[in-house]
Amino acid sequence: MNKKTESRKEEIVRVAAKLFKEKGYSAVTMRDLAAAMGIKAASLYNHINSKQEILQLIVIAIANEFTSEMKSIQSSNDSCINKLHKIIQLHVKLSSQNSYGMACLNNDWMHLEDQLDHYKTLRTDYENDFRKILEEGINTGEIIHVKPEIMMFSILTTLRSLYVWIPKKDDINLQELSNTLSEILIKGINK
Amino acid sequence: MNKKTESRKEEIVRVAAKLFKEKGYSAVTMRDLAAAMGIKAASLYNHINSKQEILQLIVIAIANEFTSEMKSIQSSNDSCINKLHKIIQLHVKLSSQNSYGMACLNNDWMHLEDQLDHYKTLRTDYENDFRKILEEGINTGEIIHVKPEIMMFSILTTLRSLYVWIPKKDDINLQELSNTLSEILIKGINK
DNA sequence: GTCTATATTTTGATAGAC
DNA sequence: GTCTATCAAAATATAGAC
Repeated sequence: MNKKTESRKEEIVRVAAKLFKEKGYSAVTMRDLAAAMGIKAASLYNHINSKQEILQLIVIAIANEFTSEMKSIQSSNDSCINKLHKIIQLHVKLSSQNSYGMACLNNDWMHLEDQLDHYKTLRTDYENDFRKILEEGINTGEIIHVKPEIMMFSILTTLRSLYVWIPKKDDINLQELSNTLSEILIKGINK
Repeated sequence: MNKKTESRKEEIVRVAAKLFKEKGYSAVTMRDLAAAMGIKAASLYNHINSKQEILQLIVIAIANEFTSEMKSIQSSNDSCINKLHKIIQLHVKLSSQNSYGMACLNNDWMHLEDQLDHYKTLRTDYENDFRKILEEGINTGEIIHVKPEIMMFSILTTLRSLYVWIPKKDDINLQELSNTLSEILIKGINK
């Protein structure tokens, strides 16, 4: 969204995500957030109902994006290896678009209250879809036969940590990063 | 250390690490910790000086272990690939020995106060040593020629996230886990 | 839409009895 | 070594003026 059309509420959520990434949800106070916005804490409540609402807006929006895109990848006719390439591209895209939000998703989801169960469901579904792609690749012979659980863990934790690393390297072309990651994660590093 | 010889202070640190893993340092109160110990919050202060001291004891101890072991690996005569195998084993070992502490190290280091700079130095040194091993492997032709930074990121984030995953899978033989991880991280998953 | 003022709860930490 | 009682600071959130 264009910054000129960004609402005050959206601005609060964006600034909050940045602070949450640096110190974590619990360690950021409404006064910290207000100071970063250049207003007083009480003024925040004219736009949002609670600190908890901010966290929900950040986390659930991204989780829904992952869910939606995974369903699209899953229903395509690509080979398993190509589905994995697409998943890698998805994580690179969302991590570069919103590295602050990705940090919240990864580190602060457990501080969700009402939406905690909903988030857990989305996350488990995503992992199940990922695992199914690996299992199918093993069955068709595209992928080596090691425990899909360990393979998924290895790949997914790398992708989930991209937010730590992408903002430091914004000079790198994102397509190149996706390609290099695909090479490392899928082909390995052994010569 | 044997539980029978575990001091009350060590017990507090151990229980705190478990709570910190679940909710993060900032979200755990001294009252939470006291309740988990079966005593009142005020009683904790007979054994420790502050909440901050607990965090320091958890994080710095593990960081020192990583530093010490990395120096040992670095000074060995192993090939670069074998040095990587040893690093993987090191992370599996420390993550299985103390998954709660590893979670703190990864998620709560930024809440260190006096020891923050010291921790950052240890972490940067570790990453530099790791990168040097990869660069040497590229030079000698043992390892494919991709940016060592991306390769290190990919491997290290997987290893740093082991704590999430190991306690769920304690039925898995740790040597087998090290071997499978080595296979995935070094040889890749492509057939 | 932001402010001041304030209510209410929670926090880390201390003092002193037992 | 643990307790009760308590402090001082900091937290989320609300009310009402401008």
